[in-house]
Amino acid sequence: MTQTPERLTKGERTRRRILHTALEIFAERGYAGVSLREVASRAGITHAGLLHYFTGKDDLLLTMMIERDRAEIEAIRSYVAAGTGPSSVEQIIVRWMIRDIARNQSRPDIAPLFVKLSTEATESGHPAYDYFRGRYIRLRETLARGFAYEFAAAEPPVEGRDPGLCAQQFIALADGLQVQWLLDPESTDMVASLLDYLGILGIDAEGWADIAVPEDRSA
Amino acid sequence: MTQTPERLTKGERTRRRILHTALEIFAERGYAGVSLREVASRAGITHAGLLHYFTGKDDLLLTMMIERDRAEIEAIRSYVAAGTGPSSVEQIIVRWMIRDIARNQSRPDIAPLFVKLSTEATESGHPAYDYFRGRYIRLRETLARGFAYEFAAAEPPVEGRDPGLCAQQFIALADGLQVQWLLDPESTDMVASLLDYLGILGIDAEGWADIAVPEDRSA
DNA sequence: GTCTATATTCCGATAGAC
DNA sequence: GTCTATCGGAATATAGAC
Repeated sequence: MTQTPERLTKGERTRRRILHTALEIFAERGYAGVSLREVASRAGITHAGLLHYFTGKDDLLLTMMIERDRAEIEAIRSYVAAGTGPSSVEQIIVRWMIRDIARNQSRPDIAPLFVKLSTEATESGHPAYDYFRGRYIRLRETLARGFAYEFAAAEPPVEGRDPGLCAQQFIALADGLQVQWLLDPESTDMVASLLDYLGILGIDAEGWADIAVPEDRSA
Repeated sequence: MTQTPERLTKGERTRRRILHTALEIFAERGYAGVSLREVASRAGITHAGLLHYFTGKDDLLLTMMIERDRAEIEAIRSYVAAGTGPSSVEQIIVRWMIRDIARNQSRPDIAPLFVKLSTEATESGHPAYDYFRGRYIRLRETLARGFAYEFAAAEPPVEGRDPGLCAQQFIALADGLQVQWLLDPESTDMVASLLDYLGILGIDAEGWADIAVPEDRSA
């Protein structure tokens, strides 16, 4: 399904280059503050050329978000399907998120993007409002199943905690820590803070930031 | 020091009306996506009229943030100074924040403002970057002292927890919950989630959302 | 598939009348 | 203190050449 870059048409390569550039710039400066001209310029074409591939700024944003999500989901599924250990998504999702944040803390990439765009998109009527709403709901559900698994797997098992509430708190913590980290990286160790939270819950998450998962090939 | 509205000059009233309007609009749509013309229009003047009071868009943003902060700080100080109970800021700051979020959850007002602008301001070079950086540092310090107090006052006292780390987590949680709440209010009870977090730490925060504090008169 | 050229709208900011 | 008028620039988007 996923072709190697060498086999792609010139148009498809340009399209991917635009998406990659858009991701970088939106991550740096949000959505409203960025112009198509700037994205096009950094991608090596004019803004009119860019509009050959996307109908407008909104389309570029949503396409980028959706493709990014799909790549991430496929990476998780293929890791699980590889069968080297865990055999379902809920057995790995909490660890995956920890590792994801650890990787982003050492090499900032797309994490700022989601925080900036999600807050910007909270205005109803924003082009990505529905997308983010659905994304948070899905993530919360997946993570809730992950917490239910971790609670049962913990030694001793954790009882009396609501997995859904913990999922909500975990996501909120990850988002909020991102803001503090971007403003003041030296004072904020996101991974340590998240592991500490899991520790409070009764989950021993030692070493979860280092679990080996395949690098995903970004768009 | 603070005059009643009736005694203000016409210019001062206009100035405050502009600040109030700016707060509303920035809270709705962030900074980059808002024009001075729109703020001015909703305040009942032209954008040229607005620029009689502020040197530019950046000035409007920073003045608004700083005055908002000052009003909040003064409200806390005057409550403490009233001497009806707690005699220092650290004895009330955690409860104050809970009540503040409870009030904002029932009557959304300025809470979205800080989440949206702070993420937008994480780009270095943003006009409010330094402001937010300093704000988070100060808030974290104040809240850390608050947690140290609450840990000592808890029954039984909480031991072995780092107040600074808890302050960081509490702020992150509040910010992150705000995003989920704005996207999906029905699924997110911010106050319940924060009280649950305090409960995990060993702090019984029952009823903290209902503590009586004087309404602050907003700008 | 990408360009130039352009239409249209809106931006922040200034000058100066009243 | 607030206005009209306007500047210079940049935005999204379209039309059509190559």
